[in-house]
Amino acid sequence: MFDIRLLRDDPVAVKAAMARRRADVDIDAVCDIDGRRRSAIYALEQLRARQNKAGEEIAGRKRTGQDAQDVITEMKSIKEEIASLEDQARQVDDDLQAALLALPNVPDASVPEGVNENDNRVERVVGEPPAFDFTPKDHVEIAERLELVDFGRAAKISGARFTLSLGAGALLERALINFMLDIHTGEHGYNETLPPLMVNSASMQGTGQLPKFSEDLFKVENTDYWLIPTAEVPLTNIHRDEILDVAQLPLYYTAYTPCFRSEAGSYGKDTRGMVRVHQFNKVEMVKFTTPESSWDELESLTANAETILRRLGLAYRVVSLCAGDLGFSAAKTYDLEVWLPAQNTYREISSCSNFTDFQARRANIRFKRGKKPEFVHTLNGSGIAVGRTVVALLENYQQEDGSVRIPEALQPYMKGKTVIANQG
RNA sequence: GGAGGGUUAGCAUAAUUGGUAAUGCACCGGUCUUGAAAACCGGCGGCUUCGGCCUUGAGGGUUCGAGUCCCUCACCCUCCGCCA
Repeated sequence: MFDIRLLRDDPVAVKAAMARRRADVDIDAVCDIDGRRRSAIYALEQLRARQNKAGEEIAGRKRTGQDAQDVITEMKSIKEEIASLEDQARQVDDDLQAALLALPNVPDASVPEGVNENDNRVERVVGEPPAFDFTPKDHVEIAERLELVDFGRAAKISGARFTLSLGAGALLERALINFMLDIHTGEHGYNETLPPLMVNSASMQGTGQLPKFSEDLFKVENTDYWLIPTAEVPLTNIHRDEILDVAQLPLYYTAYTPCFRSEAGSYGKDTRGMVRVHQFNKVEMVKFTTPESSWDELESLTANAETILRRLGLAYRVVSLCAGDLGFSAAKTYDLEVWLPAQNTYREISSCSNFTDFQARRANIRFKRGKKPEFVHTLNGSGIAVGRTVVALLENYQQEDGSVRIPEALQPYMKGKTVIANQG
């Protein structure tokens, strides 16, 4: 939720922030609604004060056995006035809420200028892409030849953009999930959770998916349940409408969950394979922090995600999203992009963001250290996308005979296997 | 799915026939003390144009006035049914 005070105090700065994002929003209109709301509420409160005074008068007279009919008659007419003012106030308040919910977060000063992903800034490049003395195959060909994934039958069972992992392919996903969770819980201090995969509308609004982005989500018919597009939603909403003690902060949570995305608007993009699917597995990390520590926490969160890629020996780079490419709720985002030999490029495998107090305002997540409760800062990052990690492993560790080596760190999770070869 | 009971501040508990939310614990500040405890005093939800206004799970309704009466919904507990 956008802080209305920022708007009242410095509308020029807010306009500049929205321009950096290329957000199409009318800040003057929002300021105007805010002004009308405040005067409507003031008028309403004046009337209510009279009504409360009259109520005391009536109660006092009745207690002493006097007649109060004249005051009651007067209050009957005020009642109608109040009702009409209440309607006005409610209308303008709804308008303001809707306007504020539609405003994206303010980008941090360190976020690079730019319009789209071409303007993202490469922060660092880690590891060497592997050199092949043969032409590397893409993950679809590798997976099908090794019978790790059956795309045809997945389409029969469900439809396009679904996967059916089998045998060593299914084991590989399970191994990666356990590998990632063990590192985040054992070494990085995250609390393991297994959250609901369906959440209500209030939770979706709390993290910013609703009301603007419902077309990206799957809704369960005849209910108020939505399938989560990321574990960020249930994890961040763990503390919705709560006041935490400052001593509890920072709080770290991690979870493995399937994620469900409609991928509306991506027709024709990544139609092949398991890079862009309606259901994929992901390990997610979420942090609740004090405002002053959230920027350091973003760096360590990103480092936690990088640890997974390093242990698996995958080459990657870290990019800072430019203002125009930033997600709705984020103040700053680092994407981790893993090297994919068959595409001869880096592809997103993790996204780590600081949402500052934006989600905390929407979800009403506060902490107390003085007299007044303050909003926490929330952060989250993929730690990391499991399906795309499978893609990266298959492509980077493939051998000329079609088999795939298993990185050493993962072997204990793969029943000691060192290589996935054709079982036939 | 059916029946019954419940939801009041961080926690716990009150509120005559409807009359405008009381109290305890915890917590914070102060007095006292070498320090602490105890005791005592004050504070202890949000907003405010500092006049006030709002706050009893959510939203409606009746009423001059609703924690209280009526309706819808959410969640929790007990039992029955169904079920991995």
